[in-house]
Amino acid sequence: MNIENILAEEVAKAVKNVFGVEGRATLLPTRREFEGNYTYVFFGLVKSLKKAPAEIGAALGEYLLSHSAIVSRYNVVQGFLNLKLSDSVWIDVFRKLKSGEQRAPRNRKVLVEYSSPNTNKPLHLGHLRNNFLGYSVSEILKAAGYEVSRVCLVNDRGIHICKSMVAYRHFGNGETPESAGLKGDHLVGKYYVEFDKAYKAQVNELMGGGMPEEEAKKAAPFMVEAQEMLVQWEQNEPEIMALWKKLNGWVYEGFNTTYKKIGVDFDKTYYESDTYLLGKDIVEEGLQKGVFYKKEDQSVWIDLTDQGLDHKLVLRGDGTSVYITQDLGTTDLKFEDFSCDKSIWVVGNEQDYHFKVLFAILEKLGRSYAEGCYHLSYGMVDLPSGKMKSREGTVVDADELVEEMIATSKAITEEKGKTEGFSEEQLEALYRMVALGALKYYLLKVEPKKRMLFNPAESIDFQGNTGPFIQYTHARIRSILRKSGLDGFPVPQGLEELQTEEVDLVFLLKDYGKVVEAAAAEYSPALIANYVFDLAKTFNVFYTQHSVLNEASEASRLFRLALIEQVADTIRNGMGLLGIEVPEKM
RNA sequence: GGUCUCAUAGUUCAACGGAUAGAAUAGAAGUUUCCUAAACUUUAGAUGUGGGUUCGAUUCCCGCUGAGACCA
Repeated sequence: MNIENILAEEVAKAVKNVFGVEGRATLLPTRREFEGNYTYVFFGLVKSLKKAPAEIGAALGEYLLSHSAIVSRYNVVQGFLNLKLSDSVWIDVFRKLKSGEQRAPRNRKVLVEYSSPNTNKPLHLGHLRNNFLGYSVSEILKAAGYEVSRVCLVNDRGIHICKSMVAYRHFGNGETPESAGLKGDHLVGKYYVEFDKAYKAQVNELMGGGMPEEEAKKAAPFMVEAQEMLVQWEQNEPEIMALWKKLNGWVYEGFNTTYKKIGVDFDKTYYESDTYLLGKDIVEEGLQKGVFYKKEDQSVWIDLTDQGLDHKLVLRGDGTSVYITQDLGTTDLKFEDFSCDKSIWVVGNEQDYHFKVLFAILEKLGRSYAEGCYHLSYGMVDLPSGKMKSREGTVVDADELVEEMIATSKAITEEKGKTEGFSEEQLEALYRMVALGALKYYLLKVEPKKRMLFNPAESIDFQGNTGPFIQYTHARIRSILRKSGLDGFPVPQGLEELQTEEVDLVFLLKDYGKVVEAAAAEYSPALIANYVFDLAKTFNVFYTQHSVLNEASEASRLFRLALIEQVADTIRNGMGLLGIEVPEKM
C-alpha cells in the first residue's frame, strides 16, 4: 500500500471520529504555493455539517496531528486541508523506491495490433504515429503487469496493389529495387504513382471525347485492367500470383528495414490474403442466431439502431465480403491464436464508426471476448500546409523523415562541439538515438485521440518539451554519477531537514507507478511523456540550485546522489515506455 | 440528411469537478572562476459563444459558431 492510500485512510478515519461521517477520502497533491504534500478537499462537509470551513479544517488537522504518525503539519485554506508529511516518511518511501518494488503480474494477456500498412506504398508520417503509439502502449501495458503480444495485419491484396502491378507490367521493364537503387516499398510506391498519372490521362482523354466523368473513370483501360487483375488474382492465375508475390516481397523487405530502423517489432504478422475470406461462416452463424437478417436481394444486414447506430451490411447480395465480414473472422482468429483477454486495435479515428459496429456485432453474437475489445483511436497528423494528401504529393515519407532527423541531429551535435571522446560508431548510434528520440517524443506527447500538427522545424528542436532535452538530462546525471566515483549509493538513515526540491523529486518519483497504471488504463503514452518531462525539468532546477558532489554533510551528499541516481533510472524507464533510448553521455 | 470527435497564451501542447488555468516555444531582460549553457532565472501573454447543474466548471448537460472524420 502506498503512502497516499495510507494517508487517505487516516483522513477518512479522522472525519469519522471527529464528525461521525463515513466515506472515502480522496486526496490531491498540494499545489506548490502552499505548504503540504497532500490536500483533502472538504467543501462537501461544510454543507452537510453547517459549520465554518476553518473550524472543520482545524478540528481534522488537530486530530491527525495527535493520532497520525505520518502527518507533521497542517494548514487550512477555505475548504482545503493541506497536510505535510514528516521527513522520515519520505526517506522511507525513497528507500522502498530504490530497492525497486515489483509490480504484481496481472496474469492477463493483451494483444496489440498496430501498423496495418497497405503494400502499395511506403510508410508515411501517419504510420509513424501509429507505430510509435502501438509500440509504446504495449510497453506500458507490460510495465503495468500484462502479458503482451504485438501483431500486425498487412493489407496485401485488393485493388490498390493491383494498380501498382498494372503500372509495373506496362512500364516496369524488369526493374528491381537493386537496379533502381530504391527500397522495395518505394519502388512499388513509384509504380502506384505512375498508375495514377497514366490513369488520369486516360480519363481526361475519354472525357475529351465527350464521355461523362463517372463513366470515364470506370472505362479507362488501366482501371479495367486493374479490376480484371483483381479477379484473376482471386482465381489464382499463376502469372498474376507470381507478379503479386514479387512486388509484395519487395515491399516487405522495405517495411522490415523501416521497422528495424525505428525500433518496432511484431510477434506475428497476419496477411489479408490469408484472412479475407474469413467471416462468412460467422455471417451464417449470425443468421441462425437471428442476429442478422437477409434482404430480398440476398444481402445480409444487422440492425444496430438500438445502439444508436444504423442498419449495417455484413455480406453483399452476390455473397462477397465487405470489410466488416473479414474483420469478424480475423478477430475470432486472433483471440483463438493468442487466447488473450483483451485486444487493442491501434487504428486512426476515421474508423471509429467501423469499430463501434464491429464491437456491437461481436456482442450481439455473444462472443465472450467482446468486452475486451478496444479501439485505440488516434487523430490524423496535419502539416502546417494542411492535410497530408498522397495525390497532391504532400505526404511526409517515413524513411526520408528519419534520415533528415538523423542528419539534423548530427549537424547540431557537431555544431555544439560535443563529438569529442566518441568513436565513429558511437557517434552514429548517438545521432540515431537522438533523432528518433526527438521524433518519437514529438508524436507521442500529444493525447492520441487528438488531431495534431507536425511542424518539421519544431520537431527537430532539441530545447524545451522534447525528447533530446530529456535524453540530455539523463546523460548529465550519468556524468555526475561517474564523477562521484561511487557505485550504488546507500540511503542515509536520517536527514533532519529535506529541502523542498528534494521532496519535490521524491514526490515525483513516487508517482511513477501511478502514472504507468493510469497510462495503461487510458492507453496514453502522452501521460508518460509529460510526466518524464516534468521530472527532467524539476531535476534541472534542483541541479542548478544544489551542489551535489561537494556537500558539507556526508549524509546529505549521499542522499542527493542516491536521489539523482533514482531520477536517472526513472527517466530511463519512462523513456523506455515510449520506445526511446537514453544515452549515457551526449 | 444522420452520427462521432475536436476548440485553451502569437504558436504547439497540459490541467481525476477544486485554490491565482500549467509548460514549452516565439518576444523582452539576465546568468558561464562552479560537477555537460542541448542548461537555468526574471518578465509579458489564453479557456470560441449563450444558457444550465454545482459551494466551486477548461472539465458534466443543452443551444450556437467554427474545424475535421465517418455512414448512406
